[in-house]
Amino acid sequence: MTKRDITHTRLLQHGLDIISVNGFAGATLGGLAERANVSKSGVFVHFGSAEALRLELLKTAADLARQAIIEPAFQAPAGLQRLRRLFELWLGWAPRSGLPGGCPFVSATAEFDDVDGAVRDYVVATLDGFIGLLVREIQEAQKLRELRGDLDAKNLAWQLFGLYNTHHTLQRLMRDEQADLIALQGFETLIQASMGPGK
Amino acid sequence: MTKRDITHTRLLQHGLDIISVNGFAGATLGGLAERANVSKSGVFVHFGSAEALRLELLKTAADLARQAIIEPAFQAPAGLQRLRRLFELWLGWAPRSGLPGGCPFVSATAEFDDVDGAVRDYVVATLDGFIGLLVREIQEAQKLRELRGDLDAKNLAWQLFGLYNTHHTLQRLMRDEQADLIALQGFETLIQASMGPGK
DNA sequence: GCCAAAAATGCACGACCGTGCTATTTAATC
DNA sequence: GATTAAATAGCACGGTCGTGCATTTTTGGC
Repeated sequence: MTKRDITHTRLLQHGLDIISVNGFAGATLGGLAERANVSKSGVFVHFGSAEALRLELLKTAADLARQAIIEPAFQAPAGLQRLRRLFELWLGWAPRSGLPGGCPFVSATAEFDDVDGAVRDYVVATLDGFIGLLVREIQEAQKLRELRGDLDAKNLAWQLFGLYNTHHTLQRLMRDEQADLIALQGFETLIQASMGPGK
Repeated sequence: MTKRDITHTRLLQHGLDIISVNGFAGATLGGLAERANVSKSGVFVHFGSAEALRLELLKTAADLARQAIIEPAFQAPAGLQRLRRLFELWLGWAPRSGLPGGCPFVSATAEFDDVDGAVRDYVVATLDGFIGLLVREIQEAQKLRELRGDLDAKNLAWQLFGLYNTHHTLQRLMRDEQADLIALQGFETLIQASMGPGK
């Protein structure tokens, strides 16, 4: 591992901290340089542009999320068990991965949903991929007769996305101690409504 | 209505447009000045500081939301009917109020959830008030035996908050034409699960 | 229509933004 | 350990940020 990679990795880590607390708009070259005790041009040469820095930070966040959520969840058996594990690991993955603030993808979604560009495209693709993962697991659970066959998998997946946002807002904005409880109960409510004998 | 108020109102309207598309970080004095064809110092003297501008924009957004959601919804009879009306009017209230982009409160939540200050406090208070409104309506529906008496009103209210976020992301980030459909179906799913005979 | 008050402008300021280029330091290779 | 290449620092640039103040324009009351 060359010197370059070491510094590069350290810059990315500090950059993620900034994004987690201050969002992507707060991830500036100068600010990152100061926090990492590097010169501003030193940071610049590592990424080529501010836009590239933000994009790379987002990709790093996606890697972190994969490690924190998807990889461990896939040790559970396919179907409802894995779906539940995915949801549980989804909640609070950011602090569990060492980030000091909120989820970078929640920030990115809000900041770029009306701003075209490479960052937006990457957010869309990543979210699309993750929702697709949930959908496939729901469909697997349907095949296994753990969930009703007539329900809309995409629908349920996006309900879970909503619950994730609920949890995030309760946790970080409202500082509500019941955040975990409400999100997990919400999950069970949805699953209960999706079991039973079918219509 | 004095000249000052006229300009002030115009500035707020343009400011809301900026926030809706670029978030609060994008609402700068210079940018607002250019858009409104006013000098930068002209904008400054109207608000006193950039922080005050953002706070006032947020309050204006809250007023807009009240007019677009709460006022019309309260013409429906209390209980489940009013709750459904509240939810329906909640979805897409921003474009319906003339805003060109997303919901200012979604932006504010993401941008300020880890940043202390007056803006954060106002977001917390406003969201708290709105959730409280939902909770009271749910409880009213419980009294009227439209919803099960044993369910947790706060829980359901936050489920609806999640659905609102789902709708917002589907609409603006994913540009999914099924956004309305999925959100409304989600509402009915939750209500169905909250009716029935009680445990 | 005049005149005081109000509103908006012009200009300047220090700070920070992103981006280049050159110089210097540091690391890897023989 | 000397040499070469890689990595970082220093510095300068135009642009925008928020903020102040003096000046000019506009407005409203008489």
